[in-house]
Amino acid sequence: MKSDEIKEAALKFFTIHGYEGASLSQIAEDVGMKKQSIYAHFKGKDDLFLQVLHDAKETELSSKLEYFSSIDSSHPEKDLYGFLQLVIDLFQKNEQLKFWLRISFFPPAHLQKDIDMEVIDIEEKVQGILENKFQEWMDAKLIIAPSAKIPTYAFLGVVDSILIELVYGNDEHRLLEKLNASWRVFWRGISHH
Amino acid sequence: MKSDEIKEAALKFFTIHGYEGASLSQIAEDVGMKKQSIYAHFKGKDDLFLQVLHDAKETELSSKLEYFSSIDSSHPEKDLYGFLQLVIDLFQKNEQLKFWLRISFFPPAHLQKDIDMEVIDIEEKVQGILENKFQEWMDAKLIIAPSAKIPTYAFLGVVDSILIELVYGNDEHRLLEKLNASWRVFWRGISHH
DNA sequence: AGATAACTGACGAACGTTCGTTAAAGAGGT
DNA sequence: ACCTCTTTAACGAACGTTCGTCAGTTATCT
Repeated sequence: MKSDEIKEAALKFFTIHGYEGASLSQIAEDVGMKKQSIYAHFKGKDDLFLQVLHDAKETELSSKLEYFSSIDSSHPEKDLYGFLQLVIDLFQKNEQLKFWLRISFFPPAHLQKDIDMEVIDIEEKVQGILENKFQEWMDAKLIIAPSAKIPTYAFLGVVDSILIELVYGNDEHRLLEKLNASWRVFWRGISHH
Repeated sequence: MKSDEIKEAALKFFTIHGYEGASLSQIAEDVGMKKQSIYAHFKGKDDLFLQVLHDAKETELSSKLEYFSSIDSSHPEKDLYGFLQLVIDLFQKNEQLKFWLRISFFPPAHLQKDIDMEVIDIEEKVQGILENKFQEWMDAKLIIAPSAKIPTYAFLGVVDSILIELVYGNDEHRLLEKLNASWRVFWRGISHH
């Protein structure tokens, strides 16, 4: 399908240069066609962008949901650290998460509404799942916390900090050191010892 | 000074729309002049951008350095939490930190070199200071950690996660909850108890 | 099977608009 | 008169978008 090729190229340039910085001629040239031909597949730049956005959202959401349904949920230390590694993995081998990060941080103003909806949707779902897991682990005395919300937010914070390091992306060694440090302090912060 | 007004407007639009999305005519109109007049004060868009960048960097760096030299360094819990509040404060009442965040995350490709230099400079200085502080606190048995690097990186992670929440910026309540959660878990992670 | 009609995808050309930039002319203050 | 700043005017280039066209494929009907 040609429209998939276009979306693939669009994803690349939107990720590198942002919405305003990416041009249809660039994208078309990358596919091997003229920019006018894009209009045979998409209604315009906004339509192309929103479809790329939707695909990226689906990929990210399903990846995370799949992870949570694959774990047995009885080993928080392994399960949580595994999630951090999943995020790193997704980011490094999947262009879509980079795109997702960029445009959720700094959306083009005239599409903010559409983007926010998708962002909030993922956010709520992941947060809900995490909160349930933490509650189970607290009930099973596997971790210690004043309420399930605390470790949930704190863990989401660790995820965010890893994402920032991935966005900077210049230093693999530094990434692993920050992952290690954040994880160790976080785990000590919620575990018995 | 008129060039300050121009930089102020430029800062605003660069922050909202990014480098590519901000136009000189927008900026000029905001100041109340024609875009061509900008060239009496700056060599061009890049020059304007880089000067705004430099100012933002100076502001952010000096704010943080000033904070570290103002604390007495004997109460890590207060000093560290105070730094988090400083970051929130800077972000909320200072346009320059928002600008700094956006362009350090996603710099315009042709200026990446110049930007990276400034970013790394701040990063190294703040990290160096923090590492020294943590070492002192470890020596004084005020906190516990395997090495000074661990709490340093972990704390920088907490800062980053707060910054992300500030970038999303839609929910003050959520920000405070994430701050509270990340901080509590972090502090439990490095303190005796 | 063969002719005809409809659809698909890509194209060159051009639209109006905006971009960053340069040059020359005019205004204001010292 | 000189310098600083602003304006008007104009530039080539690029932007997203629309148009008409045309080759190639697919579907329909006799």
